[in-house]
Amino acid sequence: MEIRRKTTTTQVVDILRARIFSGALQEGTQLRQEHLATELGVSRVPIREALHQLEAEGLVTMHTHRGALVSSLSLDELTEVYEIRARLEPWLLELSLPHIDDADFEEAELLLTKLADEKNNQHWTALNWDFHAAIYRQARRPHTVELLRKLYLNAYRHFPPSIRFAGGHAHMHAEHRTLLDLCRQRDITRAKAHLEDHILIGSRNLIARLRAERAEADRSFAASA
Amino acid sequence: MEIRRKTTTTQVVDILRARIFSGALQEGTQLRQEHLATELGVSRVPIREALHQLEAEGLVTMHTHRGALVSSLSLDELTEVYEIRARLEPWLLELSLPHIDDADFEEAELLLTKLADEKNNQHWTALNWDFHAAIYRQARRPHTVELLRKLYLNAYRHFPPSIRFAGGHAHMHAEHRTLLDLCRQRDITRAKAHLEDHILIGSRNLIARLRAERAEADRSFAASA
DNA sequence: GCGGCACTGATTGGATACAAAATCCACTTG
DNA sequence: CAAGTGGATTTTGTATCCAATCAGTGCCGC
Repeated sequence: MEIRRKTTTTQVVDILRARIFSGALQEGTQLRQEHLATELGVSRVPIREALHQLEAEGLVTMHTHRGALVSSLSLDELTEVYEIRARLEPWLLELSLPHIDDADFEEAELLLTKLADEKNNQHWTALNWDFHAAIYRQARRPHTVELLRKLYLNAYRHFPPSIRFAGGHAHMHAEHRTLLDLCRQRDITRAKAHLEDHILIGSRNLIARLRAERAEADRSFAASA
Repeated sequence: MEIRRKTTTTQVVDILRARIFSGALQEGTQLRQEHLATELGVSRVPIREALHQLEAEGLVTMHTHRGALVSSLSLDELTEVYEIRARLEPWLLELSLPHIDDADFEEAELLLTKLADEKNNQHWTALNWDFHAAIYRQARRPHTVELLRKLYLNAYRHFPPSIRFAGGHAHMHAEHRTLLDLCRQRDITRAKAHLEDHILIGSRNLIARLRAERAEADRSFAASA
């Protein structure tokens, strides 16, 4: 197996990525090289290498000679991400479902119960994806799943907890429960349809709330200017 | 509009990316920092920043303390890329087709004629994507198209011209011609099916040839060892 | 012969210092 | 008050030094 010894740069990348995904660094936050360097106790060289890497990952945008910002996706971009997920994930489920065995279902159940009483937003987000990924595993498309994971995480960080859970944990859990039950019944057609709705309808609610929140922010910005 | 003044790092990224896509730098090639620095007349810092960026883009893999290599996709990864394209591109076409107007068709025709007598592989690859992108434009999913473009380019560089055109330019052109004609007839169903076949069947041929070539390379490597 | 072992040379990874370029902002000046 | 000026700040790039690591080499004992 591939063993990658940790260099300072990769550690910086991991730290910053975790902070961005966790919301500790919100979109639009300035990332000053000197500040990060002193805070993390390293020189500016690995910081700069890390920023370039994160830029290529889409988590950071660099404006030459003006610094790096935590990037933010437009509402259009977010919409497209969810449309892509809605196109690919039901397809993965269709490929996977015939080969899912009891062990896979056990794992999915376990993740579902963990998800039910997970209050930490960051953990919840990761667990939520793990649940999805678990039922796609038997599709044997690891790189496709990995691509979707990145899209999922990069989209989700834009929704503050207030928006993310506006529908209530209970409703979320019910949807997952239904999905898993349909899988257990090997009802491919309905499982696919339910998953597609889960993604699309859920995203529409999220994005509508985010649109309202951003409009509100713009108004108060205009008022203060 | 956003004007990005060119920093040395971004120029290095552009140069290396172009070389990788063009095949001037083939998969597995070692990228030595000092060598690149002296060749391009810059210091090692921007080289390293560029390498980290290209690594995040998936064009380069860095092995700590051993240097960077031009990355290569496995046959499985290539297969998955084409499956993703086959899932998303017909869908984009479906969204786009009802809104395609004469100007769009004109542009597609122009690209098709350019494609017909383009012998330069690099240009052909770019033009080929431009043709695809042109018929997806009215889907108004620019970020999705951009994602697919990256996947397309990153996959295509793995096929040497001998493989890429093994089916003959004429056959390629005929397929594109048929696709465009189906679009002109607004026959969404058949256009989608044709596009999906174009992607999937084409990829199967390419990948089968690449598998044979890699197996051959492995054999001769084993023989020489 | 053959598997370890230390030494060596080359390369990457990182720190530091400094210079150059570009942005921002406050201030002056006409 | 518009326009431009100049300095402070930050990023960008270079140069230099050093540590860590890896690949290869040859020696050694068996």
